[in-house]
Order: sequence, then structure tokens, then C-alpha cells
Amino acid sequence: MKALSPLADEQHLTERLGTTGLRLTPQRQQVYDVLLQKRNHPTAEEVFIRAKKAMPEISHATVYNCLDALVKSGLARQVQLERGATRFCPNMHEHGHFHCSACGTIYDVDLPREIPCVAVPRGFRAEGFDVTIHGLCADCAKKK
Amino acid sequence: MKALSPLADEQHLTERLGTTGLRLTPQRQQVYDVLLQKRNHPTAEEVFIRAKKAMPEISHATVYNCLDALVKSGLARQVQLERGATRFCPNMHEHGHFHCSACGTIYDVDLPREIPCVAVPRGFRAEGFDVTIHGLCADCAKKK
DNA sequence: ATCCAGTTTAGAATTATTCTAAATCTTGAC
DNA sequence: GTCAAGATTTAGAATAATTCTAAACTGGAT
Repeated sequence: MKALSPLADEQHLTERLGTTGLRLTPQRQQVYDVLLQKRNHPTAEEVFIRAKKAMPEISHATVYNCLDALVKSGLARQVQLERGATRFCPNMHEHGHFHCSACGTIYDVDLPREIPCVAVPRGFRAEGFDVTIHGLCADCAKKK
Repeated sequence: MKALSPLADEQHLTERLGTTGLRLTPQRQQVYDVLLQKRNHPTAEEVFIRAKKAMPEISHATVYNCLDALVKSGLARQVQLERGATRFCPNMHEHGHFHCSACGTIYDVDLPREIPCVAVPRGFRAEGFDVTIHGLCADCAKKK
């Protein structure tokens, strides 16, 4: 019998990965455990360092691969929109962004007039917010 | 008399930059014009390439500097949260993120139960959304 | 046993961003 | 006007983040 991960529910992992045709591997389990163990929104590099402690042979590329696998199968989120270069926008009116997950294009979208108030923790001072919607743009939705 | 930028309102630029103690320079004006001319959420590299056409001696570092200046003085937004490494989060419950602009820490925050519907353009298929609030966390707000 | 697709590995390559030091420009004080 | 201080720009080096590559490994299906 394999040692069960103390954190990740193996069955759940296998199931979720399965939905995207991906396998549960020790590395993916390890990376997932790292995310669960300390929920401080680590970077890929931090995940790599922490995963390496338990699994010294794990490589950089594998951590990226595992993170992709987790994100694709809905087990983790990228806090940032996408990897790669930062994008800029001169539209300072209140608006949100729509990010097409197929072609990567970003569109401005209107936000509803009524913005509900988000409760921030005591002592926090909110200055603004960003809303990003992800999905498929019209062109990519048609092609599917 | 200096050639007036066809797009950027020089007075407005000077004013906004001034609020953060920054000067209006030809490079900043150029970078701002590039953003205004084609609003396709370009990366810094794209801005560099386009700015170079009108101002061949402009350097990479200057483009980054100008973009920073524009963002700091509220003339442009970074579509992504912050530059640098992408962060990951295993919390798949509906929640938003609070990003402290002073220390960079990211906190999970609850979203209101009532999420107003955002109208996406016809044919677009929305799959999910992200909300990020920026401001100061309690610790950093106290220090100010 | 063999094949196949998926996965991992080390390390190279590429891309994105920041840093450095010198040169240039502005502004305000004299 | 002249000068010093500080801000800004520049080219290019340095660093950081991410992706790519080719070879080796794995586990399940034939």
C-alpha cells in the first residue's frame, strides 16, 4: 500500500485530474500538498523549493507542469490572469476585463452600475479593485 | 512651440503626473500615446516596439519607467495584478483576493453572496471570474 | 514481452524585468 | 544667467520567470 498523502484526498485528486485526461502522479500530489500545507499564494519557484524538500529530484519543469495540471483540472487557481508579460490599459473608466482562454485576447467589459460592497478584514484600506472574467470570446466559442 | 501630441492632452498628463511628483517628458507622452492609439492591452515589449517607431532611441528601461509612471499617476492600469512571478492558490471556493500594494502580500477575502451579473458581449461564453482588491493591509496601513 | 501515450528529468534557451553607471535634462536658488 | 541637485534617459548587463528539448521512465493495453 502506498503512503497516503496527509493532506490531499487521493481519490478526489485522481478524479479531478481524470476529467482533463491527466494522471495522478507522485509529483502532482506533492505539488498539491505544498499548496495545501501553506496557503500563502506561493510562486512557482516557492512551490519548487518546498516540494524539493520532500522530493529532492523534482525538477523545475515538473513543478510548472504539475501546477498547470492542477489549474486545468480545477484544483488550484492562478492568482494572476496568465503567465508571461504584463499587459497595460489606458482606459481608466470603471470597467472589467474579459480574458479569452483560447486566444488570450483581452477585452474591456462594462461592469454593472451596482457594485456590491466587499468586506475587507479589519484595518485593511481598500483603494480599488479589478474584475476579470474568463471564458471564450465569440470567435473562439464558435470554433469549438 | 512644441509639437502637440495628437492624442494625449498635455495639460492633463502634466497634471496627473504632477500628483505623484513626476514630470511630463517626451518619452512618457510617447508611451501614453502608444497606449491610446491602439487599445489592445499591449505588453511592455509591444509598447516598446511601437514607441520605437516614433522615437527610435527610446530604451527598454525607459518604457518600463514610463509605464510605471503612468500607472502610479492613474493614467493607465496594469491588467495583471503585479509584475513578476505568478502566484497560485488552492482555495477553490468562491473568493476574491486582496493585494497589499505596500508589502505585496495577497489575502483571500470573501465575496458578497449577491454577485451582480456582468453583461459580456454577444457570443462570449463566460466561465468564471476573478476579483482582486488592492490597497493596504492592516499592518501597512498602520505604518503609514 | 512490447508498444504507446503520458510524464519526468536536467539543463539549455527564451522571455520578461530590473539594475547599473554614465550622460542629459530641469528646476529652483543664487 | 550660472550652478547644483535631483530626475530622467540610455545601452547594455544582470537577474528572474518561464518554456523548450531530448532522453529516460512509467503504467496500462495489446
